[in-house]
Amino acid sequence: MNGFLGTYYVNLDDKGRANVPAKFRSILEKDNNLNMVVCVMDDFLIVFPQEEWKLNEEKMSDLSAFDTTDRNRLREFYSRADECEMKSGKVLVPSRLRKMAELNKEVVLVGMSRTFEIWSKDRWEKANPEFAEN
Amino acid sequence: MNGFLGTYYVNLDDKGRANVPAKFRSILEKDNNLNMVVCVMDDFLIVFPQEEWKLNEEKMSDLSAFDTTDRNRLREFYSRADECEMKSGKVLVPSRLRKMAELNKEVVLVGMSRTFEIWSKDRWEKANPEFAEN
DNA sequence: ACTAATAGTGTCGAAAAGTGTCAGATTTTT
DNA sequence: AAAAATCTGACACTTTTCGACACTATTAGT
Repeated sequence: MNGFLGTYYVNLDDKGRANVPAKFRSILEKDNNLNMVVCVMDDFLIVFPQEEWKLNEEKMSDLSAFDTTDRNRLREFYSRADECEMKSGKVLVPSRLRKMAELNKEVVLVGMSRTFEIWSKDRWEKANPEFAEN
Repeated sequence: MNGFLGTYYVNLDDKGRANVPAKFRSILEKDNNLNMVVCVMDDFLIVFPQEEWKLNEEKMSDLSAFDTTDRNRLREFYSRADECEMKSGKVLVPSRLRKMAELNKEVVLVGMSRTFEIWSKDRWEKANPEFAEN
């Protein structure tokens, strides 16, 4: 309907999986594709549903593989990305990315319409004090 | 019609739902769309009927998800929003937004023509003493 | 190749959050 | 004043979330 919206506090389980909130889940299920690409961005992770990733990739395709600057941007993008899949209503955040984004137990999922982000709770609340609970 | 007008004092029920006053309800029903997007704004919530939300979203459409500044603005917008729907004449205010706007039992609905707002009674009367009862 | 350690997956039950309904109270209309 | 419409609050029910446990797969070391 409106894409990914809102802010959800969730705890990773003992294996680093996040429960996907029902509203997010239904968006992924509607597309009939539970695959995603996760990418480190600054301090947090961006999760692209498969389709959205494809669109982005197309946009990148006009960058030249022979231009150093372009190539650096492409590398920056691809090297920080990884695939993952929603299984049993959960996503396992790839451990390398989990470390890069400093995700511990408490994380925050933030809807961004076509994508959503995963933040460590600490970083999120530092950047957005008005969300801090009590 | 004239859109959402006036001020209504209502109590949330045990699950955080507000009864939608008949006049507001008939506006939503006339559009044949009971979906809304609620968004935290400063101290209160803004409720956008679906159509109205779409218009707002279009205004953001020239922002780039790959520019940090733009992305921050988009995040500010989307992270504070959440969908909700009028069901059985009531709206369930999403719990995180309820907390952020400090809604307890007593709330005030304020018509704003194309949208309406939800205030905690306390904050409303502090900001608008002339409405205080007695 | 075998074993131990680590990483990933499925499932389940209790608790919390969300939903439908309805009878009585209140307000508005006729 | 009676009838109609609306509002209220609670109850029972459904869905979702949470977190742990046990199981499978993969990796690494000997």
